[in-house]
Amino acid sequence: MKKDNISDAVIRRLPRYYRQLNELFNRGIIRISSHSLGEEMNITASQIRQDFSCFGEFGQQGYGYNVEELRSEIGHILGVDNNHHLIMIGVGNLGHALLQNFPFSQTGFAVDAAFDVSPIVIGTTIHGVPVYSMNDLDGFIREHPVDVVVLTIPQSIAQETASHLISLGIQGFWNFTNMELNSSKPEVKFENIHFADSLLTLSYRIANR
Amino acid sequence: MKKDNISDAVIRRLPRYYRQLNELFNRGIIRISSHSLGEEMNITASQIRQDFSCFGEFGQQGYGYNVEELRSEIGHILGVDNNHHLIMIGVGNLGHALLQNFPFSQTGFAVDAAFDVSPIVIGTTIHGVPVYSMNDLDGFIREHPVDVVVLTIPQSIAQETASHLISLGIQGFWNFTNMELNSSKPEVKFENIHFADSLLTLSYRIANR
DNA sequence: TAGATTGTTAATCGATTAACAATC
DNA sequence: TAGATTGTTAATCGATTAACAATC
Repeated sequence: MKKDNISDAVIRRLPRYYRQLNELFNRGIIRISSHSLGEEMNITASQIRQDFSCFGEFGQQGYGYNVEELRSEIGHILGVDNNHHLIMIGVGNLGHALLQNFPFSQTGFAVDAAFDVSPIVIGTTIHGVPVYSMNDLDGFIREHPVDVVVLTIPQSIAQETASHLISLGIQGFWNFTNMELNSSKPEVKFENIHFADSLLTLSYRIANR
Repeated sequence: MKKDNISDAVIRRLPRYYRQLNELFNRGIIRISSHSLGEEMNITASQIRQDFSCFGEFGQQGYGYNVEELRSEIGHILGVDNNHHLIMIGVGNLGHALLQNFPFSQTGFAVDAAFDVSPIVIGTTIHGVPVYSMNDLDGFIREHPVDVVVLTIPQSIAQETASHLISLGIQGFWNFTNMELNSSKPEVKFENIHFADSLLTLSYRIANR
């Protein structure tokens, strides 16, 4: 039975399911049971069925799940067919790396523009994405739909930039500043990539083996 | 009372505590109670005290915690004073970005070398780190202590590279390949930065607001 | 001392796992 | 049909929160 409140733990497993199902699909696998999927992913069959049942009934008794269908259902739940629009602020090394290597379109995002203060990058095009001056940012946002802003900027200007963007109506942030950002508006979502937290976790685990 | 089995949830909170305590320290704050720390971090005071009590008794009744002392205790638990040694494999855009911007030393890691197949980068030095040919990798590992390998390489060679490194004795991986890597040896630790999973999580949350 | 706050035990809450009737 | 596997309910487990005696 569909659930209203999906826990964070379930949400964080969805991309993993999606990844695994894509792989199964590419391997040409047609159907899979919760049991075999669980074996591949180190998750119990019970949990898999519980997770899916939050969103609907995607399987068939005695058969299991059709890989292609389940993959597209989970993709749909994740919003990969929503054609979300994204811009990037801060085109340093990391911004560059993301623009050139990250498969935004496979994730359902169109990267419409990037912004920076450096004259060296302003006016260039990186992997098809035009880089504009920060001066053009407000105007761009007023004239284009923007669902997510990627923050690849220095910590020192992170919170003020975010606050300004929120005042312009931005509600989604992919935050690479390794800094906690806040908003009083609950509809504003921050997804953080905390490199340092991640490496420190690894440090802990090798130090306490 | 010290605990033996620390849950993953607790471990993942440790870097956040460490980050917050560093900030408090830099702001010149001398002491803090679990209650105020909780307010700043959106964590209950109970949970903070429970978390710390897994590792020892760092506070004082009626006083709270000394910021500098607690910060150094948590840093110690995380292993930031262990002088871990790290090398990077794959010096593309992302590897470059990490070498140039990520504060490895603040996290307790010395970056001793980087390796790549491209003649363009081999022989160069990036932010003080020498880049060697992949041909020199095995020799380097035999002659130097290496605690962690950063994998910033293409997915297609990720698992085989990891397996080879494990056979050479490597037990810690910081994995940027957006791919699940596995080892049969339980002492081998993988810490993953899954960019795509992260962005898909955000996609879900803006799609289901 | 009186007030504050810890460390820890007990209670609650939520997430995971097990079990099983329904059914393909 | 018989076997397999789902979706869901119930049981278990673990993590979070509340309460409080100890004590600085």
